[in-house]
Amino acid sequence: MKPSLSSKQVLLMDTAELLFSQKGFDGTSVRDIAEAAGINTAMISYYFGSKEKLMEEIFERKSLNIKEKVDDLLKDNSLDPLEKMYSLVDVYIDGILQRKTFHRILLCEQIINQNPSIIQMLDKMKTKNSEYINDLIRVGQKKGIFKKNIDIPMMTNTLIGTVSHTLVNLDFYRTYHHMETMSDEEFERQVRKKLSVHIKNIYKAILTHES
Amino acid sequence: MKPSLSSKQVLLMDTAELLFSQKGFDGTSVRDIAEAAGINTAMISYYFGSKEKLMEEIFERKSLNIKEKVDDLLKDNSLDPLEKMYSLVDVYIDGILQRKTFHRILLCEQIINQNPSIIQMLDKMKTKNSEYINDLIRVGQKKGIFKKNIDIPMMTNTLIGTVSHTLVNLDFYRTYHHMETMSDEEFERQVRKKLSVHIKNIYKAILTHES
Amino acid sequence: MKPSLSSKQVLLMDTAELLFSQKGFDGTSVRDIAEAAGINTAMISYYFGSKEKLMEEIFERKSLNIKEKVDDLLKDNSLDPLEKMYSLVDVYIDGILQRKTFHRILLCEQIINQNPSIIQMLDKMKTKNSEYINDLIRVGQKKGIFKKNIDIPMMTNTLIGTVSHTLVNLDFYRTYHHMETMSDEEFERQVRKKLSVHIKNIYKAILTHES
Amino acid sequence: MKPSLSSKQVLLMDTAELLFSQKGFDGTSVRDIAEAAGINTAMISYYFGSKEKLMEEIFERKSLNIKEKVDDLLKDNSLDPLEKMYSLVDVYIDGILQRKTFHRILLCEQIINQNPSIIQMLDKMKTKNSEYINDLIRVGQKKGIFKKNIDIPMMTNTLIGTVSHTLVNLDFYRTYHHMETMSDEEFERQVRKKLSVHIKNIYKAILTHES
DNA sequence: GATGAATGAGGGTTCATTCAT
DNA sequence: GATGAATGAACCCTCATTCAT
Repeated sequence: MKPSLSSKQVLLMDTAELLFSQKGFDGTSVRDIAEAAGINTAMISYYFGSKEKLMEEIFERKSLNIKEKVDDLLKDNSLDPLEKMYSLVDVYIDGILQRKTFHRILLCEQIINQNPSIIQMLDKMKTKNSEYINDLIRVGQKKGIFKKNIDIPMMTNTLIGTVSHTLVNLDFYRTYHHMETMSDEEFERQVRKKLSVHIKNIYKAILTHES
Repeated sequence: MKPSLSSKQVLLMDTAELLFSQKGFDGTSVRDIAEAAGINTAMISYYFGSKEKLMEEIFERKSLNIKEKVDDLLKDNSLDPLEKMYSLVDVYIDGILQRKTFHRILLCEQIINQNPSIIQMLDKMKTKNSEYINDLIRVGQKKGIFKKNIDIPMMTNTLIGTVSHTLVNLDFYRTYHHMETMSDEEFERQVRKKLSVHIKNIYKAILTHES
Repeated sequence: MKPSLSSKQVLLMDTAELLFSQKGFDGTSVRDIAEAAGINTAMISYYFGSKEKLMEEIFERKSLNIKEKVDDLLKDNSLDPLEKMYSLVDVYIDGILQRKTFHRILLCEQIINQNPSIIQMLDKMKTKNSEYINDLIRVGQKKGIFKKNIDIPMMTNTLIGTVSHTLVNLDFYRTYHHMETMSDEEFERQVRKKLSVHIKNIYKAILTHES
Repeated sequence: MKPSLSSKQVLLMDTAELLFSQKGFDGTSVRDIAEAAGINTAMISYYFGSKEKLMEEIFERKSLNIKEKVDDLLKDNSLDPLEKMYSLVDVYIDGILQRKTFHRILLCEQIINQNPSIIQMLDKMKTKNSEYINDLIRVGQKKGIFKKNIDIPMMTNTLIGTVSHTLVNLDFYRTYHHMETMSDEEFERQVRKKLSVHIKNIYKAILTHES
């Protein structure tokens, strides 16, 4: 069991998360973080051991684990397989949009991070989440509702890729649709809805025999 | 007209592109680049002015401009609107996969880069490419083949997002499908095909009234 | 109120002052200074922010302010105007000779320095000191002891110029007058006396109606 | 006999002289000079051997040699000793004001320059010029017109020091006397006249028994 | 004779981290 | 437990000069 974090540690992690998401890991100095948090620079090494370990801590805290959700869905008899997939789509959309800041870090660090413990953490997460989705899809296939030969990673790529690319280009999306005057909250709600409908349509088209 | 690049300049740009894609811009030092290229460190400033300008040069060289392709498609009478969109999908897939290294840089720098001239370059590209796609879709709408109310940026997000996320998780995809023994070329050909079919299916489902 | 300087800061400033006076600002590297002081190179940026700011600090510390002295002289009823000017001459001579090292820097940087905050500092000093001398001279003029139409900046140019040029050519002066065997202290005392008598004679001739 | 200089060499020397006088020797890069002159950077090493040798060349070209003038004065029977000294004063004032740019360099390099050949050049010049002045003064002393015990270097210090300090503070002098609207030429003419009268007064007071 | 390309050395500064307190 | 001072390493860049042409 992890020891609980002090308020200064949480503040440092929140500050670091924001700065990492804006300037990248290498583009953010521990001084930047400490100054923005109003905390002594030495505290980062002191609390977390190193800048790298601070990043690991952030990853551990924010990793999206869908296990519980999928377990619930598998047991739930009130939903048909497609509805279960829809529910999973929303879990991902919400999970990413609620972790906007962290997800931006994730998108970069997936590519450039050399930290072995983060690489491993991400690999494990990908594998597990694929398995869970696999479980969910197989049920639909057994019931004859879903097609055979579903390329699960490709489904996931479309789901996460679409949400990620939307997230990265949020400003462009807002400008394109002339939603600049809208409140941030309202804008985000609409994007969330748009994404949900859009991806569910895609999933329906790909998973089912409908057409 | 740009002056043509010397072989050393090209070598530096290629080396820098690779290292930036692996370690990020801030994670790559000019010494790293120069050493990997076997060229004196000072040459980077000498040739490009600065590390930042080197990055800009890489961006300018590798920016994907779809204008010509779209122009050709608009004039082409032998293809129906959906086939034209299919062709555009392949342009994007090929463009990204052929620029794998650069596209990894793009994915990161879109998020963390502060360089104004790169930000501007990307913004202009996004706007233009959206316009071109818009032109293509409107033709299909006028002909009654495409639905009204297509969210073009969302379509693009799915196209680019899916390809990007696939690219970033190529290794995972290979392992998942047990394609490790396959040659790199063959694997890439298959991924390319998979992506093409997958996204075209999506585009068909979203754009047309079929179902 | 300025925070008091640590011993290392003082050591760095003293070392820098000496090296700047010998090799100029641009001819002295921060590594030179740090090595000569036996202190880590990074400390210069750490303590002063930059090499330039270190220079500014030196200027602030050593700026010659004659305000107090002039105020005292103005109030002093025991001295006639010429004696007051004599006293001011000695203030300048002593001020410069006691700051030999710094004054050599000043002579160069007045010409080549581009640092705006130093330029401003010097301008302010020149203006103020001119005003003080002006006050002193006007009293003598009102009493009819000094001539009208005294060109105050020209008087100052002769005072400071003579002392400066003597300072720069100290070695030549010593050799010329065969004072090489004299102790440094004794030589300086004699130079000081020579300068004092020499300039007072000049001031007397220029200021009064005597001849 | 020196080989005559090509027009490019002269241009480089003039450009270097100006830049050295503004930014100092170490503050001016060969690139600065070459670019300002519109000549290839390599030409400085090519023509002069090095940046240092270029500086030496400038010093040789601009050194003020008063030998001829003093010889003429010694022979001239139409002038009394004081008039001869007056004439010498004007030689110095004109020599310095006509070499304003170079003299600014001289003032700095006298202090910080480490170049042995320049140090030697300056030392020789100082010694010679002192001898010439000495010759001139001894004539006046023999005739009983000048005082005994004249401190010749100190006289020179006042002469050169006053002119130098005036030169360095030209702008301040102009502002102080509200001569900003005057043309540069007219201002310089007035300063020259002021200096001439001022220093001649001083010389008269110091050299003669008048009072 | 003249030059653009190229270089090793060194410039000032910032970095993440450590250590004495 | 917490911190300000301090550090060696590395950062990007510019320097004067050289060399092949």
